[in-house]
Amino acid sequence: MIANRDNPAWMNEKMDAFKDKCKASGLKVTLQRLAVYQALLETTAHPSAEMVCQKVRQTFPTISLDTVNRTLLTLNDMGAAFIVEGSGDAKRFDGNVDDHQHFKCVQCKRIHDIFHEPFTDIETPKGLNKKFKVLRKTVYFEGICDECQSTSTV
Amino acid sequence: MIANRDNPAWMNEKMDAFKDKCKASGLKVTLQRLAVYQALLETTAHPSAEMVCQKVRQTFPTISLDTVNRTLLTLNDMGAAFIVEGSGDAKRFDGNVDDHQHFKCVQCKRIHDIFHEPFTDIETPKGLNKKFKVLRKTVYFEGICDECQSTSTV
DNA sequence: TTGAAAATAGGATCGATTACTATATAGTTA
DNA sequence: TAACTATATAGTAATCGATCCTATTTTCAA
Repeated sequence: MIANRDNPAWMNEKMDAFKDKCKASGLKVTLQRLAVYQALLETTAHPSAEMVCQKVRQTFPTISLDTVNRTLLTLNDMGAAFIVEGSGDAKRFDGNVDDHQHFKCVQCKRIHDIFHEPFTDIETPKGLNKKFKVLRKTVYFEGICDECQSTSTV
Repeated sequence: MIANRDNPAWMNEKMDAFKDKCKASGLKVTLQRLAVYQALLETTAHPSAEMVCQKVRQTFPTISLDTVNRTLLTLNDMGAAFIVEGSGDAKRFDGNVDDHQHFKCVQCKRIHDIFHEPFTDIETPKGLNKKFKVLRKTVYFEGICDECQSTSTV
């Protein structure tokens, strides 16, 4: 199945897998939970809780920000999504749990996906694995994006 | 000069270099600014603004949190320090601008330094360099630290 | 269908960060 | 050395993100 957000079949498959994952984790399958996960799946913008809330409210006007936020944290805990690494701004979430890397613009805070083979599944230093339980590892880039470069006064 | 926080000569050298850097950046050398930078230099705990403020107040009781925070952001802008990457918690700062990596415990939020040669100055994908201005790149690890593993109920 | 556990809405609260403004200081100039 | 000016600071207020609390609702299993 091709990972295509515009492909209804792909989306259905992802949603079904998510329902199973909820049940396997002992979590109830609620409309809110499904809506939040789907909103996250439909974008590559690495949205904040606030942004996800805006989007979900288009189809689910009564959902609260707290629910969205709690649900996103739950997704992170169950491994269906994760909190994107960044430098101390509001939490940003990613529904794509496949190994990839991020570039974050320090000006506009936008986060861009990077897919660079050599960085896939990099080795964990032996000493580190012995001492700590490593759950996630990634290569992280930071700088100024193309748009901010062209609009800023350089 | 050996990078040793207990070595007064090393500290002096760093402080002098910092003063020069301030002048070169057109920034005034104030007691507060020096105190904040020194507090950051003296630790490897990657403190938050609040933690730095506590420390500086031991020798500078009247300094405000806002000043500490603003100063830390200034240090980040001038390249004398930087905001440590992490997953959406309070900003953490690092006065060691030499190339190194971090492991963050998702439970206690502590950040540990990693020095692993193969990760030093990793290549930037060509396409990325063309499109964006990359200012920082690092390998980032996340998981549960040794202390949290032993104290938690697993 | 019904009951118990889990989840949600909405408001309150908490903490981190930033904004505002009057005052103080650094560093330059006369 | 004194004075001037741009910059920095202190203190408070405001903002924003995240979380907590509790009554109500919903899921899901018996």
